[in-house]
Amino acid sequence: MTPRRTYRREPEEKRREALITAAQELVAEGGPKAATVRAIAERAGVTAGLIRHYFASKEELSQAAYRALMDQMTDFGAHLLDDAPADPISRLAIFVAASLRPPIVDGKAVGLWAGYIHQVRSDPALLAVHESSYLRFRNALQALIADLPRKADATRLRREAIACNAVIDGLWLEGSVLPEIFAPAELEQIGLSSVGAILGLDLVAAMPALPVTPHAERLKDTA
Amino acid sequence: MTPRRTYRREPEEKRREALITAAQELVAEGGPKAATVRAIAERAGVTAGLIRHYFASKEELSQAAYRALMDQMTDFGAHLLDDAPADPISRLAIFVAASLRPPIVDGKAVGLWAGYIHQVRSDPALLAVHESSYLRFRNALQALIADLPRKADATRLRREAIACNAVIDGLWLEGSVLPEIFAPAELEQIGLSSVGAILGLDLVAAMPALPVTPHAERLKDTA
DNA sequence: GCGCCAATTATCCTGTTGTATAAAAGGAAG
DNA sequence: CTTCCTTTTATACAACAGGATAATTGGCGC
Repeated sequence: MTPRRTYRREPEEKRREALITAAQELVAEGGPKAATVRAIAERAGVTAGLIRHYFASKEELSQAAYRALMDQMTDFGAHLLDDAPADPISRLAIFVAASLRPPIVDGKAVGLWAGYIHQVRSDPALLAVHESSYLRFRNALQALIADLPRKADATRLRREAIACNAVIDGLWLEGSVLPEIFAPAELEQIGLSSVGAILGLDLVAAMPALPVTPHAERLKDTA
Repeated sequence: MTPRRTYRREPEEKRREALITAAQELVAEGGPKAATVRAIAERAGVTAGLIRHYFASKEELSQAAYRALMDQMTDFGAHLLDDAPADPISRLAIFVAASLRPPIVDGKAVGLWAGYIHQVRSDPALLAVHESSYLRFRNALQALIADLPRKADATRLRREAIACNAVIDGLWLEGSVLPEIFAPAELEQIGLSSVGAILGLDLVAAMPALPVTPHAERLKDTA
């Protein structure tokens, strides 16, 4: 008669977080199909049945994990500028550069993102999460652009934000998937000069030395 | 005694193509997990066992399907300019605009791409395919940029190609996933003006009316 | 028309998946 | 220390996955 496994009761929030983190890690490491209920449970230090006690289905856990990922990414950008108030141009430069270096540009991060992105098209709930995250990031960018010392009407502002967002997205994607074909700091340089060119100003010159912020360290732990 | 299903023998190449197409369709429609060996076989009009007669494993079929997708995409861009010789600026504008409208910008196409991209990180064979496809597209872009009537050294050329490629990638991705939040033709406009800004010339003005090419129709059928 | 080999089908197999349900035990309240 | 509620474990199950093997049959060479 094998003895029954001992365990500790944990608060609901802690268990949910542990399960979400475990799911994210597994997807990042081995893709969506590596994140089985049993593997997730083992990683989180519980047994498989518990997942269904906190989430109505595995799909619901996946949605929560994707939502958490997108929140982490956008929160990173949002809080980045709290510590570093400066002139509008420098703020924009910091924002762009930070989006193009670790821990944002990172193989595991893009792997995690890729593990969920294919579901976005077929799952309306995930599509809504994706859309709101995309718009949140883009609006943050647009706010930074609007603060620049220039005149620009709403339409132009919107288009510039879409364009700058696209540059960052594209560089993030390829830089994360194919890190070895880019020189160190090359992505940041290209991002700064491109965004600068689109907006008609010199961001490279405006870029100050970026210290490692507490937020960067924090995100690094989870991602 | 149910009678055995009748069948026709087909040349190897035809069967491989049918299986690859079936796999692509299923991934585009319902994600990777919808593309089971049985579903693929049914879509292709054969029974499941035949897959293993043409591919050593299902994974090998997936690799072939991804390779075919990337080839279709890059071939599209490569042959696009065959029919439309013009001045260098117009050629670049046509290339950029065509990359930002259907059938390239398309929900199913991005769904198919997303269905495979997560495997790129964990599968070296797929990573190699991704890298070569990425470089092929970027080099095509760089060649168009090099033909422009300006002076630019190799480093600048490389960086400009990376940047323009990133803009197109980013716009393609978000435009395909979230088509409803962009106005018709807005992506093309933003793409042209952004690439123009990065390169320091006016692509919007240089953009001629783009006729529907035979290649576009051809790709539309498969994708 | 005949034979033969490869293409194709049909069946079986073993593992794994998500989920449902019942039994056990942690731990706060009294 | 006992009670009791809810977290947590344990087990079972039906569905389905990819893969292996054996039995058929299509159609080309002769």
